[in-house]
Amino acid sequence: MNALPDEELATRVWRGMRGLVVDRHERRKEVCEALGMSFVRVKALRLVAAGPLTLRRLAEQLTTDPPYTTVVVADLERRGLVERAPHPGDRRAKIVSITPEGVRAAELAERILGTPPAALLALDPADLDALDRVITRLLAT
Amino acid sequence: MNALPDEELATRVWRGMRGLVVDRHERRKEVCEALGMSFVRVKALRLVAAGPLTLRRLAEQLTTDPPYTTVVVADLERRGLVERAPHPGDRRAKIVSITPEGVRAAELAERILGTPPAALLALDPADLDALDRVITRLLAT
DNA sequence: TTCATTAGTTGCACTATTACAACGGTACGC
DNA sequence: GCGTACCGTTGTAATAGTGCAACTAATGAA
Repeated sequence: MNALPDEELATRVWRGMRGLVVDRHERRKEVCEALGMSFVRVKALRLVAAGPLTLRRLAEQLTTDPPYTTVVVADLERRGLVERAPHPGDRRAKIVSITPEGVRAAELAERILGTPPAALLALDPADLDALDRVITRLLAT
Repeated sequence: MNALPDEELATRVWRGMRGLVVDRHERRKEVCEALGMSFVRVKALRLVAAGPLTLRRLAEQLTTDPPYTTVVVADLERRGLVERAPHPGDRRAKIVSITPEGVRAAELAERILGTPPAALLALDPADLDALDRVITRLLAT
């Protein structure tokens, strides 16, 4: 309950990061337009691109239910970006994996989403380095 | 075209920040559930809470078209969270402003969205300080 | 005044999202 | 083998988001 200075500072930092990423440099629409699909599909595509996974696991990562995940995957499959294969060890399950064309689409998405804003590029090298060090540490958690 | 080390570093930092904010600690669902409304409405509410603005301007900030903005504002008004008043200088325009109840709802949203993740709270004070310094600089741009 | 422009609104159409029920096929403990 | 639990799918339905056309009211320039 006691708002220690550190907690306040962390809050300020968090809101700042959120402001930069979400409020100022949201690229959802851009990437959706570029790939010609809704954002859930982009998200699913990127998850599959990161490595094959079962449909249920994909549903969890998308925080949607299995039925809708089926719809999304079916759509991506129709586009030739992913494919479904039976799970070797469990014939109930299916493995969703990326196709070569899917890799290209996912790379495009990454390129759009991953391009740093001008302010970051213009940052003092020392600051950028400090940022990199701390962010890396945070991600390691 | 030439990928300077700094540009690569900026890209890595940006992707890291995005990963933290968007991929790991997305709070959209949480805040939508808490306020009982869709995310566009939350976004609109927060924008109005930041200061009264014309409906057109709100539409721009939401990156939606005026018709849908009307729908969203009408819904927020029905909930008693915002109100529409004629623009003093331009009788075509309307000013959307927050109500006391809207302020409370917006504060709840801010509290949910603005709560830093555990990893950030657990960060070394020196790192947190460095982060704060650079983020602040970035936001000043 | 006239006319093009702008702000907001209403209505319509279409797609996307989300949840829920139910089903067939499979796995696994008993 | 049996029953239970699980995986993916289909179907249904409700809500949300998006774009477009058309309309009213008001502005402002020629």
